Amino acid sequence: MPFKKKPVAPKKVVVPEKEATPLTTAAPVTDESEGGNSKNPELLRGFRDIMPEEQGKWNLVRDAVRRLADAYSFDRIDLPILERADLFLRTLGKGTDVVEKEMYVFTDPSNRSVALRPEATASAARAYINHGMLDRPQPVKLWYMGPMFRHDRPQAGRYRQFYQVGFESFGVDEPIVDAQLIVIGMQIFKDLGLDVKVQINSIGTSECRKAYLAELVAYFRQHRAKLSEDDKRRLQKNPLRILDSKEEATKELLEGAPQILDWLDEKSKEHFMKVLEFVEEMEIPYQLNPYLVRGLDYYSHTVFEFVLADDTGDSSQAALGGGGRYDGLVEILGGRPTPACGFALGLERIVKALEAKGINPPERRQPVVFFAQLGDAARRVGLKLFEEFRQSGIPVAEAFGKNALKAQLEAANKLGVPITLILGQKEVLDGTIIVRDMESGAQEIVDVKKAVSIVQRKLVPVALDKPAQI
RNA sequence: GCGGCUAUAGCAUAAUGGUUAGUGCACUUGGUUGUGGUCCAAGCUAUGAGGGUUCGAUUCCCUCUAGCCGCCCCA
Repeated sequence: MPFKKKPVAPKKVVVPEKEATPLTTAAPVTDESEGGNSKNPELLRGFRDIMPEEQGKWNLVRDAVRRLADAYSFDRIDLPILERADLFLRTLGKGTDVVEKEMYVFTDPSNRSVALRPEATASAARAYINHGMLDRPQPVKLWYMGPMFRHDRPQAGRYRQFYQVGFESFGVDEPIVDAQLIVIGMQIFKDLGLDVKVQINSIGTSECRKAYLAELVAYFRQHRAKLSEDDKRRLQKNPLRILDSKEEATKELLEGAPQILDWLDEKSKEHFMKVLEFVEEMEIPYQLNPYLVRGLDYYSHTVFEFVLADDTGDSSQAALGGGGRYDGLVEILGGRPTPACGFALGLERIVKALEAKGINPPERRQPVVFFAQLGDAARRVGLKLFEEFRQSGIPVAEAFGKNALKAQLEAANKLGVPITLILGQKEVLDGTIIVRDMESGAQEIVDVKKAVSIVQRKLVPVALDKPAQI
C-alpha cells in the first residue's frame, strides 16, 4: 500500500501510519470487548457452520420442501437478506421484541438504515407489490428458503442466523387457502416422518381484536395482584401475549378470562369455522387453542402453529413453525388491500426433531471401486479412467493426494470398497491395470480398455443402482 | 436483556498450587525398494482470552468471551 506515495522520500521520513493503512482504518477495529481472545478465528456468537456431516439431514428437509412446493404449485422466490429497516418496522409491529431488540439494524455506506431480515413474509409482500403481482392470476403462491437473523440469546437449537422455509399465498381470502397451507405444512412433516399436530386459533380483525383486548386487560387488571412481573409487563405492552403465559397462576386466571373467539365478528367467525371444517375434512390432527397468538402484528384471522405431537411439556422448542393470515400486510406497505396467508418453518428445529427421532438420511452412495495410482503417468491415465467409470455409473473413489501405494490401499480399505484398481508405471506401458479383490487379496492383470466392463461384471452382486444421494 | 452451570488437542477424556499436562479415537510418517485390514514405533495437536493472588497456577480469585440450561421472546 505505501507504494502509491512518492517513490522515495530522500529524507529519512517514514511514511506515516495513517496514510499507509487506509484499508484497515476504514472500519474501526474494536476488539477489546468482543472476541479476539484466541489465536484462532472465532465465530460470532449465535452463528455456526452447518458441517458436511449434517448436510444429509438438512437435505432431507430441503428436498421434502422442494418436492411439495412443486407438487402444490408454489413458485420459488429468492428475497434479499438485507432490506430497508423500515420494511420490518412498519410490518412486524413497533412493540414486538423482534423489532425492538432483535433486529440487526445498521447504517449502510450510503447512510441508509438497513436490516438483516428477521423473517421473510414482509419481503414477500414487498416483492408482491414491487413486481405488480396483483396483475397475475390470484392467488400468487410463493415459497422461499433461506437464512433469517435475530439478535436473540442463543440456546440449543436457537441461533442468531437461522433458516426458514416459508409458503405465502397472496390475493385470495377464501378459508380454503388457509386450510391448504396447513395441509402443506402437515404434509412436509408427514413426508419427513415427524408426528406433528397443528394448533389453530383465530384472532379476528384488528377491530374485533381491539374490543377483545380492552376486555381482556380489564379482566386481568382485577387480578393484577396475582400476576407475575412478566405478565404485568405483557399486560401493558402486548396483552395478547398474556394468553400464552407459562405462569400457573395466570393459566388459572385464563380459565375465567374472556375468550377471543367470543369476540369475533360474524365474518371472522364464519371464516374460521370454514377453515376448521376443511381441516377436519382432511383429517388433520388439530387442536383449537384459544390462547394461541403470534408474535408479529400483521396477523389477522387464522393463526396456527405446528407442534410436535409427542412433545410432553410445552417446551419452547416444540413449535416447528407457524403462520396465519395477514390480510392487512400488503396494504400496510402501500399496496392495494390484498388478502394473504402463509406459514414458515424453522429448519434447525425440524432437523433437531429428526435427530431426536433417529431419522437419518439414506447413506450416501458408497464408492465400490478405489483407484490407486503410482506415478505421474498413471495419474494421467487414471484421471481419464476415473471419468469412464463415473460415466458408466460406477462410483469410484481415489486418493490422488497420496503417493505411496500402501497409503492408498489403506484409504481403500477404510472406504470398504470391494475392488481396488492399481495402475503403476509398468501397467501404463503395457496398457494394463491390476484389479484387486479387497476381500481375498486376489489380483488379476487386465487390459485397461476392458477395465470398466470387467469391474462391472465383478460387481453384479453389489447393488449399483442404489439411489445416489448428495 | 436477566439468572444458573460449564470451558483441557479435530473429537472423547485424565490429572495436578511446582520439573516433559496422561490416555483413547482420528490424523501424518515409518516398520526397505509398487500392496490394505491386525500389530509395533514415531510424530502432530490442548489447559478459551486478559488480569490478579503466589516464589510458582492449567488448578484459587476477578473480568471478558463462548457453549449449555431456565426466563424473556420466538422458528
